[in-house]
Amino acid sequence: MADPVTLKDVAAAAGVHVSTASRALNPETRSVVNVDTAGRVLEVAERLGYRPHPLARGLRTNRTLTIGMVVPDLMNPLFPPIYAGADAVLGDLGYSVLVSSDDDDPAKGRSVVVALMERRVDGLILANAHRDLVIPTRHSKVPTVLVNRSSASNEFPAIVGDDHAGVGLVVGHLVGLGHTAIAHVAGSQDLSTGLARRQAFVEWTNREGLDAHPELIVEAGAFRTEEGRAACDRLLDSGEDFTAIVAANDLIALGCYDALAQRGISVPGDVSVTGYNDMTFVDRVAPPLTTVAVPYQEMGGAAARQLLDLLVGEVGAGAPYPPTRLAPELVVRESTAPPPEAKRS
Amino acid sequence: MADPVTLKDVAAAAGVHVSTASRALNPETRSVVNVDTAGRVLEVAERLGYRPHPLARGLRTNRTLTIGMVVPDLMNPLFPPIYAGADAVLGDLGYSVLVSSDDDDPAKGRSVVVALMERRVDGLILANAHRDLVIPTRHSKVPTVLVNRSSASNEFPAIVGDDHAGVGLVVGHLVGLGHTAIAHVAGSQDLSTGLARRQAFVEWTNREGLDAHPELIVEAGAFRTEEGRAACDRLLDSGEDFTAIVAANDLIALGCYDALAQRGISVPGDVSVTGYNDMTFVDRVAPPLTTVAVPYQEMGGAAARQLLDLLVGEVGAGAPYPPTRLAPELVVRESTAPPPEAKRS
DNA sequence: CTTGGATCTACAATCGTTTGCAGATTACCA
DNA sequence: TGGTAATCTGCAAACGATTGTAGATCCAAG
Repeated sequence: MADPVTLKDVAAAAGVHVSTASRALNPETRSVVNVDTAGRVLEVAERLGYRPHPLARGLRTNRTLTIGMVVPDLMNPLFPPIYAGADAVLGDLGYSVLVSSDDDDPAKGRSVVVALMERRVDGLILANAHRDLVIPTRHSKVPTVLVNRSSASNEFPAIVGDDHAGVGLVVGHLVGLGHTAIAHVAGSQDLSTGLARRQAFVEWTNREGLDAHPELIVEAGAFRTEEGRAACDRLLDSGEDFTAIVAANDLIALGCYDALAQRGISVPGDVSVTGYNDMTFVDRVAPPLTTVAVPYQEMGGAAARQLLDLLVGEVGAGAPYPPTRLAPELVVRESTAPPPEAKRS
Repeated sequence: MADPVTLKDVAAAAGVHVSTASRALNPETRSVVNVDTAGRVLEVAERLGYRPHPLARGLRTNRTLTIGMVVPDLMNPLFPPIYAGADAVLGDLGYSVLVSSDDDDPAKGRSVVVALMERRVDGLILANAHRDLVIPTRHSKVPTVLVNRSSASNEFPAIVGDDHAGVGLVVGHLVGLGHTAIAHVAGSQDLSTGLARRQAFVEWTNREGLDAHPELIVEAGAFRTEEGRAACDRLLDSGEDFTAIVAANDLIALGCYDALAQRGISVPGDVSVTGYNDMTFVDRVAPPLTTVAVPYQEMGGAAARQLLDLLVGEVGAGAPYPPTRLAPELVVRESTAPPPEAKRS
């Protein structure tokens, strides 16, 4: 009962028309109303605890102050920081962020996007992009930015990690330890991260003058432990010689741990392993994983700021947007060591 | 341009008044309109791809189809499953869930709750309750349920884990292994979980006939690794003899790992350690942690259903609600073993 | 005294729905 | 055939804000 204090109430209590009250309350239009009428309205509004009704306001202004965000899976510890980063900057400006998961299924991804659009979100932050991202039609009008993963078309601004640099860090680290035969367990190639890390791997190994024949690269179907284990098994079965594995992410690295352990190959005694992402707790597995830390929270924040630019700016005329890349950091732990003197048998 | 197809458009295209169209579209009122007029309207709406404007609808009906959820920290892997569980059941009914974090700060908690209320959420799911939970005034009208943690007052329905049973499982497990001197590193006592687990610990050890003198119980200030480590240090410094530690949650258990490791005490060789929650990756730490799995996802789902009941039901007349407790499950791993023959020196 | 321009405020339409009510049409029965 | 009930549909008023436009007031200048 005490709650619904409406603009009309404020106007009445201040002895002015509701439109005047509205203008007085809005900083943009406040100048048009007499300064002490405005003061009175402000004071009354404060006293009554007036809060504008977001639906009424949104209906009129056609803005909801809501941003939609879609992630592949909130339970993957990668994404909460992205959300948190975005929410922090958007929250300060009065926006709320509505998250949805799509389980990395493009079809479901499209349907949650339309659901979000039907809710009339003012903008979209997509952390679920596949390389061949396609957005439901009539979407064109909702400002959108990509985060963590970019799409092939560069159709939207994207904030991602600098995978090329990150892979450079681990390759450099391994080479520095003396490794010359390095394998790569790649991730999904229809995700920009999986593709970029693989490309970076071949480029850096070439640049280091290593003999990176293609047999040293295997592909895990997805960024998951089980797939990583299977891929690593194939690598081991191939009979190739190597003393280090660069895994496309931490989960795949853990899969490698499993595959190696089962064959009695010790990490890092026989083979060094590196991950990517520095997920929570990979500092506590055995052995603690050498990996690459990606500033996910800043990434979310940067995406939010980028989106805000789009929101104020004019309709960014579809110009291709080259992705913005955030610098990662090498985290050396105990899963990497110099290669053994003798080759594995 | 193609997007904003309004009810008026549908009505015009179907040759009826907008009010008729509205009634035809709403299953509740459809019976009142002629069956083939209704059919025509439905067909036209489908063809034009009509989508009701949620703000307009909400403004009129005074419902937003939005549920607010507040968690202490989304980056704690406990909470995403709760969210996912709730979102799954609510999403099916057209609700969206808006999450906020309060960093376990009651003051911030209150402010995010009012923010949510100002957004006119239809209901609240609070996963952040402290025992002395107080809700901002005029809140009374927003249906609310607690999840994971209950409050002392039982003022709202709460869906929580059965901590008493869970602690019973680990104590039983340890006793079964032959332990007779068991210590407890408790969590925050102003959280229902911390308190309940501690109480359950004394009750079960008594029931097992163990000599549980109070010195065997120490308190970690918070459910965090660092606090767990510090508390465990105090326990070790006290000179008490024990062969097992029941930690109030997994993070505290990991803190115990650290404290024990530093003194060269082996787990589980010298001391067994148990956790609580079965967080992601505690199966991969060294040694893999024996813990209690709590069905967080179901918990979120149950909370959502409970809330839905509140939403349809009348104003649940403040009757005290005894918490609903979900059964946990013991997960035995390698951090527990029979006690050493000789006592620790 | 009138006119013109500044300043301010009020009126009213609008955003897209839902919904009480009244009017219209049809049909049925006496 | 006339009356009445049953069925349907349209009118218009909300919901709570924003905003273009017109009118009121005041003062100064002609």
